[in-house]
Amino acid sequence: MNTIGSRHRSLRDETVDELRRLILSGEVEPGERLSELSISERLGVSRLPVREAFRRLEAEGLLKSIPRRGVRVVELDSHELAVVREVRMALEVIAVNKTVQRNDPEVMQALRNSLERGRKAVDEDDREALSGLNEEFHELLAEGAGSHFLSETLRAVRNQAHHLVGGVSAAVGPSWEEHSAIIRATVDGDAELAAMLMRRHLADRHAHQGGTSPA
Amino acid sequence: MNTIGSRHRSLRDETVDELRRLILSGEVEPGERLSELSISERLGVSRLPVREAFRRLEAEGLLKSIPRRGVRVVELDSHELAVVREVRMALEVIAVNKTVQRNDPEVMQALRNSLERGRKAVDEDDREALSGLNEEFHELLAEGAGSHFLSETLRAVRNQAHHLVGGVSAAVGPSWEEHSAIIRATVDGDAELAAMLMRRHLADRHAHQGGTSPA
DNA sequence: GAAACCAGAACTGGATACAACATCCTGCAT
DNA sequence: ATGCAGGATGTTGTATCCAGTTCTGGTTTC
Repeated sequence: MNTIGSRHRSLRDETVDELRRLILSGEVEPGERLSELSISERLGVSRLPVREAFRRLEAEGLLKSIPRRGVRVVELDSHELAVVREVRMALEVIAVNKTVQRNDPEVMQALRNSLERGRKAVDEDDREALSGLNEEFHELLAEGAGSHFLSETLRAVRNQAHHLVGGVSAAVGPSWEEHSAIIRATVDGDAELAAMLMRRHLADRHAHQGGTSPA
Repeated sequence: MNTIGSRHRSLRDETVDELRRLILSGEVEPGERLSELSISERLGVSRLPVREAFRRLEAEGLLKSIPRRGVRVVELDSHELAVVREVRMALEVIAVNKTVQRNDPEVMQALRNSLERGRKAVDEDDREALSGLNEEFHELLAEGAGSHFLSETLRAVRNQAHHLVGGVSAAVGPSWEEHSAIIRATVDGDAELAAMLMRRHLADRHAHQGGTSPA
């Protein structure tokens, strides 16, 4: 019962992706202890790729390893959450700035394209397409900065943020408007405006989702 | 006799540290390809810890893995370098802000203590001690923010920055003055000043070290 | 009945052996 | 020289094995 496809990419990478998905989707809960054996059986691979995946996700901050006691899914407290959000905001702003600065024609074309598809999706009230576009949005901006390092770091930070607000949060509805505004500013070359909108965008999301409610 | 003192650390962690040192010190060069076997022989461990270390350092961005062709030490171009520096600056500023904000007595005491030792080291012209203090400086501020996530991310970013300016750069002499100014602002609770000094500090270092020199 | 204790199961950390394959490299034939 | 066959090397993944540690459940003791 091979859970992962038979022969695509390296098993290691598949394992990393699948395990990351399990964590982010909440199928394995924060604080839960993961054993090499159970995961390897669950994913239908041997222990070694699982061990390698553990190291990778440990470095990404999704798992924490305790010597001789294996790994567990991290739980972040509210202070950690605040830091993650602040870091994310800083990095997203850097990304959007760099994107404007580089002004890569290919990226700009992709952004305009995304904008157009967004307009259409709004007209047709295609919520699924919008959800995909929202995913694509941050992906494009990270990539647009032209830095592998920044993309990877941002992905890790986003995963942290996403993880601790409770997995698959559905509140993606009202954000396309903000996204499209940021994209417009970006393709217009107005870095300052784009950065400001990005900051407000992230601040809004935080206010909606996590709040500053320490009981 | 620290918390993890008595029990010897895992071979895996030793391997990660040693391999990281090899990379940052330049003993293995950027672009160089590393084979599991050669590293395992060089470090006197089996291939398994090496493989896990590869995954870890890959996630940290010091190694890049190419399917079926193993890993090689990353080389960053000047654009990547600029991004790394910008990210570092943003994160260091967040760290110093959070440190002031938390105002942890223990951390503040450690900072004051560091300040005092720095003064003494300057008086006695103890360059070695100063070098250690400069290391300690960033370490303390990252830790002071009270976020494991931020410390780890910052360490990775610093390694990137350190790595690509050519390993063991010796130019740590004139920076204690700036460091101590930042510490003073921090213990005084002046986050704005501390952040500003931090920004200038990093900008200065970059101007000194990084020029736009290709080879 | 609850706490302390202890044997054994389960698990991690590490080392090998081995198979399957992809890539690199070398030498031979053209 | 050129190109290619085929071996050498290296990565990737599986399967075992083992030592040491932690966890678990049952038994003994107070």
